[in-house]
Formats: sequence, structure tokens, C-alpha cells
Amino acid sequence: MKINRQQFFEDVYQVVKLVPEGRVTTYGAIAHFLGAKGSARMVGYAMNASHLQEDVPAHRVVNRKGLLTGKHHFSSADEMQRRLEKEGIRVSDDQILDFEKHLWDPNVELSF
DNA sequence: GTTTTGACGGCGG
DNA sequence: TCCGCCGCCAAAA
Repeated sequence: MKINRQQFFEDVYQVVKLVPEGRVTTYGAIAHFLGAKGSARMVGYAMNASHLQEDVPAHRVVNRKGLLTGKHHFSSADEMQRRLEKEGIRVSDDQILDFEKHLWDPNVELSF
């Protein structure tokens, strides 16, 4: 079944909204979960437009290394890190410490 | 209509 | 383990 871009964006937002406080997920994990494995960039692209939506914790989405690659897309460069630390996630030099501990993979947590 | 770019990830060297 | 190339696909130039 074919998924339109609009629907894909919606799905991305839905998944991101499911990420609990103090946890993070990755672009690739979301892409894989939505059946668009290998198209992690599309997730990032969707996130780029996430500011149009409400209640989308975009700061809980990082790349697979746990780097805050999208921080420049927030109101201020340190906004993303501040939100994460506010939830108890320590960040150093754009890198989430103990990344694996905080990782929330929809494919595992939601396991369908 | 073609080329470049991008909030990424896997794989090879 | 770290670095770089390539594949992915949509949007902007």
C-alpha cells in the first residue's frame, strides 16, 4: 500500500508524540517503524516541518549516534539541549550521555 | 526538467 | 574505532 507524503509526516508526528519524557529515539528507528527503512532522511525532513504541529517533542529525536544534529532548527541553538536536560538527560558537546540507556525504539517498545 | 541539498544510516576501508 | 562514500527520496534552486 502506498503512503502519501502527508500521511507519512502525520505518522512521524504520532510516533514522536509517543516518546516518553526522559527518553529519546532516532530518525532511523522511526523510519524503520513506518516501513520506510533506509529513508531516515525523510523522517528528518518531516521533523523539519514539525514546528507547524503542536505537542511534537522534536528534541527527543536525534541521530543514531545520539547527537543533537537538529538543534539549529529550534528557536535557539541551546533550546534542544536545555529541554533534554530538563528531562534528566545529560548532554555534552551535542552528544547524549548514556545514549543507549535513554534510547526508546518504537520497534521494540511498541513491538508489533 | 536537471542539479543540489538535507534534523540520516549502513557498510567498507 | 574512526572516516568517508553511497543510497535513500522529497523540496528548493
